[in-house]
Amino acid sequence: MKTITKIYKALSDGTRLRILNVLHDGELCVCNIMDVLEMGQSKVSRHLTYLKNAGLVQDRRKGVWVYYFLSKNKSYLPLIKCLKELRKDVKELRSDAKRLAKSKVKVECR
Amino acid sequence: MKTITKIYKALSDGTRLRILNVLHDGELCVCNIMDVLEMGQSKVSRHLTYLKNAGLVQDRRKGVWVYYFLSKNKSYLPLIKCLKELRKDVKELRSDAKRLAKSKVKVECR
DNA sequence: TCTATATATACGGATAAACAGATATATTCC
DNA sequence: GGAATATATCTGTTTATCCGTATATATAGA
Repeated sequence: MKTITKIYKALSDGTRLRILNVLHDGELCVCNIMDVLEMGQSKVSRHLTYLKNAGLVQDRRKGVWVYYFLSKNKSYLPLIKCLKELRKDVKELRSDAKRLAKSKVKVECR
Repeated sequence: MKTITKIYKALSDGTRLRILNVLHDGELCVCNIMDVLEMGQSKVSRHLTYLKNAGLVQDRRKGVWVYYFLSKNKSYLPLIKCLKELRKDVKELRSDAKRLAKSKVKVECR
């Protein structure tokens, strides 16, 4: 039961839904997320840790950067599908996705 | 966004998941839920109000009794489906369902 | 080893949730 | 209208969550 409520708790915060939303199109490092969502470092890192503890995201380090991506564990698929549906309805998530698309250009040129 | 996080918040508590679980098989009045889940009246009522505010359940009064049932709003269907899946994995939800099946006899004979 | 950058965590304050117990409201029956 | 029952709400307390700032850790390169 605790495992389940942990997952729903992870989904019950706007910041974390926004993070999951931008991870939908592929992995991002912490500073990418900070840029796209216009949030401070500790806030982003804290929520990523939360999502990781709930099992919703995983990470891999590459040099100084830590890249986060949606969990590949299949048991989360239905939830993640629900989230993708959300994007259609929630204006904030749509505009985050747009901002991500723009910033990708910069990121890839680094 | 607030609507969404409200729904997930509603799902992020063990008591509320247990309530939704027993409502899966049909409507119940508050005292039925109290009996099945072995909880105090104010606790059950409080959480039902919470679920109602989030839109996950609806109620109808019949005399002194207030019956609660899962929302018939179609937009909640995917979530409710996810919940039904949960029952398979979570021991506590399975045993609540059993206790409900037993108590139904009593309830129907009233 | 020293420095710069990226990320994680600790701390303290503000706000929201959860709980049990007490009280209020609503309905039915006499 | 008064009593009995079902349900909802209020109260005070405890616990969890969120945030920004400050600090700690990790890695790469000079």
